[in-house]
Amino acid sequence: MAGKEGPRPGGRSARVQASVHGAVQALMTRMERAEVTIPMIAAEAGVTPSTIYRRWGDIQELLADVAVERLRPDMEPVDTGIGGRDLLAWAEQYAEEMSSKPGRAMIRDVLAAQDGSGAYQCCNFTKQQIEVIAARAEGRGEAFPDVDAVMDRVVSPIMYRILFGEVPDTARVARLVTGAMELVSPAPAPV
Amino acid sequence: MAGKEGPRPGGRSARVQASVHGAVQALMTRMERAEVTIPMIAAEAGVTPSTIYRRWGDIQELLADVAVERLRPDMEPVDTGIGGRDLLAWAEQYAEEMSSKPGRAMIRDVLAAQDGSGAYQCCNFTKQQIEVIAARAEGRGEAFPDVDAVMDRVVSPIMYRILFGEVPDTARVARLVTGAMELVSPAPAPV
DNA sequence: GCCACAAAAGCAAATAATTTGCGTTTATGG
DNA sequence: CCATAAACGCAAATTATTTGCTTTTGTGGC
Repeated sequence: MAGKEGPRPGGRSARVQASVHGAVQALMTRMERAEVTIPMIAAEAGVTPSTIYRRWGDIQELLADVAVERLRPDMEPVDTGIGGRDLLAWAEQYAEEMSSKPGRAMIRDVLAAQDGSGAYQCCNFTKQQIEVIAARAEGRGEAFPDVDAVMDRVVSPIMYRILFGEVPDTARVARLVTGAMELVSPAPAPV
Repeated sequence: MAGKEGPRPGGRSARVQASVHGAVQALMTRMERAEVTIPMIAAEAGVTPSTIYRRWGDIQELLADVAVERLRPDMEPVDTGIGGRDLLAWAEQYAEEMSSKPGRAMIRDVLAAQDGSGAYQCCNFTKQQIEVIAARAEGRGEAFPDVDAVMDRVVSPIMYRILFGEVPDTARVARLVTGAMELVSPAPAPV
């Protein structure tokens, strides 16, 4: 009954979307976030402002849309041969990218949008990356913590610090990863 | 030489600040966040828009300013007699308040401001609450985890889920608190 | 208490952004 | 190739933001 909700006549053009996204990225490198206006983006993209207003509503939604695209992972986590090492390498890169100036700006843009679906998507990007690492580890017969546990023990603390406090350094990230891995590996006696 | 930087002649009036804050809070209960404009706030507060523009710059900064004030804890964590129970009670209330609609709106407002000092302040509010619980526990001779550990193991996962995914339920919060307390109490053998 | 002064606030004109109605273009299914 | 519905462009109307200037207000010195 349902059938796929195929694009109906006059569907939105991908060209406008692409040029507007490109314009946003170009402008964001040249000026402060607060300086960028929709008329500016429209001029850079070669469209009229009303097109952007009608399609995205306001600049927050547009910036969030662009940020989600840029936060989408473009490659699989590197394979070091050991799950724990994969996770450490991934976490270090994640922390570095997300605490960079553009990284933090993108996160802020995603969270600032009233539509919370962007944040949810970003969370899923992260989960999927961890799932890849977990699946590889299990394929090798290694023990690997639950994805939820990794989110709680590694991802959350990194993100919290980036958003609310000082950016986490390498040593702290390593400690978080070690702590998560100890959930499944023999915990060394602390004495 | 330095001396205290006492307010100089013509210093900013606290009355305007108070009426503008009040106007923001009043309007936020009556309408959607995206509907609230500076001219509206100015009218409600009985000041001119230019006063708000000059003092706060844009609506993001104003909303962040108001949100930080509202996120400031107004009382000490309840004292149940046991540190672990104090932490659980506090965490449950924190999770509930922060995942409520107004709570999430306030967090978003704080994070959306370009001035990151609001987020830093909110983090410190949380730390201070936990420090109170920790100090009480130590005063009783109980073992209690480091504040940083509580931030990583309890606060961060709660906040991450509120911001990026589904809100944490009571059971999850309890599990997080138990996990943090096990850092200092005899961990039960998992068999 | 009064004066001088500097920071805020009010006012209003100028500028810029946002909304909206309407005609035109464009992509899709038949 | 035609019919159609969704986007888009354009331009006028509305609304928000900026800014120069004046007036008010809070503070320290006398």
